[in-house]
Amino acid sequence: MSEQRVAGPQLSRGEFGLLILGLLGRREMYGYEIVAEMRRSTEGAIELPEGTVYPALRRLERDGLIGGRWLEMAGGAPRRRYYRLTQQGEKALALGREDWLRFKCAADAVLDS
Amino acid sequence: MSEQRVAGPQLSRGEFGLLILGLLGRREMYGYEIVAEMRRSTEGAIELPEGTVYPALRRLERDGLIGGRWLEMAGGAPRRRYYRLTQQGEKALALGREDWLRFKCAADAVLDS
DNA sequence: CCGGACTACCTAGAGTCTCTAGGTAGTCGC
DNA sequence: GCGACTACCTAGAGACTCTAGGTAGTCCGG
Repeated sequence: MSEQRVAGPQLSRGEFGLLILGLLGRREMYGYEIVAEMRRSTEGAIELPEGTVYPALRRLERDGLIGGRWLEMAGGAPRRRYYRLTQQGEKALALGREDWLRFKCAADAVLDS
Repeated sequence: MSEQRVAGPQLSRGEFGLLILGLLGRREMYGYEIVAEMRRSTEGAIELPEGTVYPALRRLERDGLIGGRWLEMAGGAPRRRYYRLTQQGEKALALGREDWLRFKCAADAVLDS
């Protein structure tokens, strides 16, 4: 059982995957909601385009970190695909938080001076 | 005079470019030294391979953020290409620091909970 | 009733960046 | 001679982001 990370050990790529996991760690959400919640949660600082989110969700699901299910909406509203963390996803999120902490301190050390 | 950033507005890519600018903001350095100094400065948390650093330096120079010059070493030691920030590079570093701060807070807001 | 705005999903393709895995070339110590 | 070290470099694979679209339905105003 290898430790599964969202990004490389250095967070240089795939950070957004980790941020999406972060949101899904709070509650089940669907793609369009993630876009809005990311904007709201970060006060507009992080603005994920849909063209970033949907492919990212597919990757995360493909890698077994999240699971999705379709929900039909009442009143002819568009159906939604809700995602939640899998057990693997929970672990990946925990690891990702550690990586983020490490990376953050390291980058601060380089940029603060 | 448009504001020139190292990465996109969201730091999703090109973070390493910013970190390299951060080091060069301290003093003139050459590529091989940057690898070592990044490792030292971050206590091993950020390990840039040479294959990442040299192309990044070329990009930064191409974009006018840093300037390089060759220095012949005494005693037949390999010559070094020393880089320092240009004026544009100074501005980009200042902007990058702001971006980093914003991004850091935003990511913390998403990941802390 | 038409146009615009909104919810929700999706994709292709271009552009970028990182990293692996090499290569060159010289010095030094054993 | 061989390995380790300093320094530089590159090609190519792989990964991710984002632009610019598209589908399809609802709802509202004029």
